Amino acid sequence: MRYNPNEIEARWQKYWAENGTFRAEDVSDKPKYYVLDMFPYPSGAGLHVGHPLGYIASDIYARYKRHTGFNVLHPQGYDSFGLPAEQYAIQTGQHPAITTEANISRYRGQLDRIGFSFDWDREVRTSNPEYYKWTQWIFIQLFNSWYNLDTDKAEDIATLIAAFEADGNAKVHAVSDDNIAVFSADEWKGYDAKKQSEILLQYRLTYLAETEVNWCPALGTVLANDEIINGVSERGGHPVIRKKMTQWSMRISAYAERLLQGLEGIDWTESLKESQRNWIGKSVGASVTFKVLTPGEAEDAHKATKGLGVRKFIEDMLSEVGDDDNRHTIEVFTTRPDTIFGVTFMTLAPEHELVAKITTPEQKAAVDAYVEATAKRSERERMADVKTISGVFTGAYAEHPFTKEPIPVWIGDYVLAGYGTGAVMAVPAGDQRDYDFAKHFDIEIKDIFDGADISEEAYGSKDNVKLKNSDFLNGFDYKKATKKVIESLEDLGQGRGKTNYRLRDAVFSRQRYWGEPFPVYYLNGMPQMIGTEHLPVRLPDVEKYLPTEDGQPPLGNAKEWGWDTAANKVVATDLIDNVTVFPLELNTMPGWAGSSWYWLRYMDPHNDAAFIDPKAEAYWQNVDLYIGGSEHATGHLLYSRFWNKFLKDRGYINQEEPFKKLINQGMILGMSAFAIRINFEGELNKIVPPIFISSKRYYAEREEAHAAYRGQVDEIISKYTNDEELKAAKKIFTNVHVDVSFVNASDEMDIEAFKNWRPEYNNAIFLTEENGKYTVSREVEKMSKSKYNVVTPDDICDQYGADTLRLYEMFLGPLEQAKPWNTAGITGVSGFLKKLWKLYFDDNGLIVNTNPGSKEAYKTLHKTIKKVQEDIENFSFNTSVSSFMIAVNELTAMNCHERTILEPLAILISPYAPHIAEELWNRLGHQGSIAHVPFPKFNPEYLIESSKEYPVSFNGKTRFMIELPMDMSAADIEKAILADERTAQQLNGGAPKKVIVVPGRIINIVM
RNA sequence: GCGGGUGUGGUGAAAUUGGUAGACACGCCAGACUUAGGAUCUGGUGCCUCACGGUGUGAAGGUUCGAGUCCUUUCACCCGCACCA
Repeated sequence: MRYNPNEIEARWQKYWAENGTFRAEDVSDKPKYYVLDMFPYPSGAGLHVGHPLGYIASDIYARYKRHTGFNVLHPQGYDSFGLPAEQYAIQTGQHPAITTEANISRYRGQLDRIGFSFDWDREVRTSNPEYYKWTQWIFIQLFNSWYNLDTDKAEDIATLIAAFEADGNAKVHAVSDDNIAVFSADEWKGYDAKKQSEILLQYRLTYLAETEVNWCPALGTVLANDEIINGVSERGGHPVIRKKMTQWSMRISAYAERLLQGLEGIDWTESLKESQRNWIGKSVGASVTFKVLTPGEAEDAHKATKGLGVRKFIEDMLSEVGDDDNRHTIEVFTTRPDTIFGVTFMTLAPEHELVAKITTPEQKAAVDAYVEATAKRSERERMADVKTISGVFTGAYAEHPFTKEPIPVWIGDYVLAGYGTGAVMAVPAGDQRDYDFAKHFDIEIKDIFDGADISEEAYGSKDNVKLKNSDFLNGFDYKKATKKVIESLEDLGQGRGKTNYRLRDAVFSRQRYWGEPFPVYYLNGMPQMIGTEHLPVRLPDVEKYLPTEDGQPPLGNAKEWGWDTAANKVVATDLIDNVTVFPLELNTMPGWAGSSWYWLRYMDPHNDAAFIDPKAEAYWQNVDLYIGGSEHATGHLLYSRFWNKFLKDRGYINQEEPFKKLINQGMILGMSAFAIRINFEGELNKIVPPIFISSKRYYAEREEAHAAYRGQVDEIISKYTNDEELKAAKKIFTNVHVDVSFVNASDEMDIEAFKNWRPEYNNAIFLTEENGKYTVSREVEKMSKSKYNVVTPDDICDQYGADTLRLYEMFLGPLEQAKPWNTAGITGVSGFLKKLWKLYFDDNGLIVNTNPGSKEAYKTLHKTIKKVQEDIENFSFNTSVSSFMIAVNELTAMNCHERTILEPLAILISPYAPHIAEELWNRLGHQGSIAHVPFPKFNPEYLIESSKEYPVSFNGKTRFMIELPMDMSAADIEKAILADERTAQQLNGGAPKKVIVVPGRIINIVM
């Protein structure tokens, strides 16, 4: 009987589907284990061999956990809202739902062929109304919540309203918009409904606000920070500009500290945690307020700096003028408040709102020009151009909080509007950028560090340095000075300790069609939530998927997009009267909305009454093992943690973190193939058919003056022209991508296939090697259709079977490492499965006998059990494939066909190669699936050796082996080894200085 | 610049955590069988050397009886963040 993977695999896949073999039990006495893959976006291109890598790893783990007695939840679904389906709709008019459906069935077909143990009964699709109903529901919960800093969690908005009614907002410690006016309880009660709504919006966890957003004109939508890479859109690489728009935002900043702290307790890779820490960007320092001198004061101060004692002048002036409440102030954030006496100027971001207010008439022209020039530059240009120092003096001065000296206020684009307060106190002695700026514009540099030389470059270190020229901070180190200066600033009422986060609130509106509609309508311009009992608000049909002519999002095209508050349903847009029928929100939610809670839905996917039953949540808790790509480090994985924490705060779930352990699988890269084409300069190229030279010959002959290929080329040219001038045209070599399916494992190309591939090559001429073969050159690139290097899992399954694909993907190397796909090695894995099969069958059928297994066979079996179990638990899947190979090699050599050995072996291998394992298990006489059969138990007794072959080394170099009893004592080993004649030979008459014996390991003799 | 990571044969990679470096597999070489094939089987294969032997984990140094593994210095490459005050 031959091993026929295609037949076996199809049969078992059918069996699993029909018998619900991998259905997770809702109620179980078994311990639970939740293994999750990042669900795919079903793109039109289908799966290539890189996609299943993580799925195979998680599947092995899930199957292993079933064998070891766990009730395993291993679901799969689709992140099915998204841009490509919408782009396709814009081009073709086909509804994205249809495109998505077609893509999903293709994906499903491909996934099924690989033999994953997914519980498909629990499939979720983010674009299904039954699913996004709950995404809308969560959005409403966020809207109805605020973040209370006193309890450090999200609470119902009702508790905030109650607080306002009792005491106003002065005592409320909440995460909110900046600069909220203080009001009393009475004032609150006196506000009309609209005013109250406006105020509450400033506190809600999802809120509507005019904010500066990243607008991508090419995509016609706003983007979140994590959707922008190097100043261009992640999708498509289009430019992104800053624009003020009214948009929904998520107050993720409320969770900055908890998102940071939560990283401590979860088992993620350090690099991933570091990415999130970086993104959250916590910095501890102080907020300091500088008073801006009035233009008159500044004028005087300016004069004063040229003559009189400035300090005295200002003091006199201030005592005269008194403190004015209407005075402008500049608030800065600094991580180095201790360096405050080194401040010699301040810099505002050009976009800072004070710029227009404080600029003096003399400086206005220069400042305006600078602001305008900065605004014109794209985000990207500004980021790329870090070296150029630019800025303008505003003419204004601020007052140093302690010395009362005037400090010139500059603007410069090295200060970012989006970070901190958009203003810095510049300390040239302590900061490289401030130093560079000061040098460039010839501003004073004040030396405040004892013993440090600042004439060469700025001094940045804060450790082991004492302050000088710093008044009451003189002689203090960084730590002491920071504490002291914050106290002093607080006394002055001009500063306080502050922690700043880089993490910004996330924009939640997208001007797209194919996303979740908001459950929101507008009354008097204020957003109103639709009652949760009326969800889902279904995505309406539109005729066009493009924005409307007046620039509204695509939903502006919908004919049925008004909310009837009497009937509580969506009605015709025409009926909007703003009395009972109101306009619905035209934006849709971003791609990450649906993926920010999907792991919870798998626990209870069909529940129509709640997004999750508390009982299901109590049992499944959270994801034990999550496998997916590292590209989601600061997007999906941060938003998911945010929503999870929020849902916990509001009592809907119990876990603080959604994903306990997370592994990033490495990317599988493509091995592009290239044919080397000989082109000619000028006209000749049009006359002569395409000529390709074998890569082997090209590299072998290119250095040789009289290379054979030159003669061949000349010969070809002569057939097409006699024009000597044309004939002398310069050769240009170019690489032409060859579809990798035309190339075999030895890099030889099927010339006919290549010719037939594209019409322009069907008369091409090939300069082959002597044996007539044409070799391509190879290069590692990202796997992509446009590079013709895509290998699909289907190809591999057709040729070798799914079990071979699974084993080979694991065998390629460590899971987390990026690696090129190279089909060359797959024959090894394929051969291994054939060999495994031959332990059980010969040409005539089953050859398994009931004889007792030999000692060696048991040893091999248990060695393998131990190794494979350790490997799975360490996610070292590549090495367990090796162990299987070793085991099969050894058992083959022993001629082992004993059931006592081969039965456990089948179980052992079933997580990796489930189809062949099922087949072997059933051929051995068992009924039903192997999937829940207990994993073989490792028994160390089988590995006990009576003797050990010791390597004997002299000065650390191994010279010979000696077999000695395992239980021999170190002293006896030493005696035995010194008595050995080979030792005497090595010592060559000398005496050993020392003999080191590590029983069971090595013997080392020092000469 | 900051942070994370990786350097081992012709190739993908192992190495029980300080104990025989290169397991396993591809490739290559030699051979067997053969219905001549990209099947199967056997043996070999880090490098230098006919051999004895020497040498070898990016480089240099150190600790140790013993280092791919620990320490110091250094080089190269990859990834993430990046004018973050």
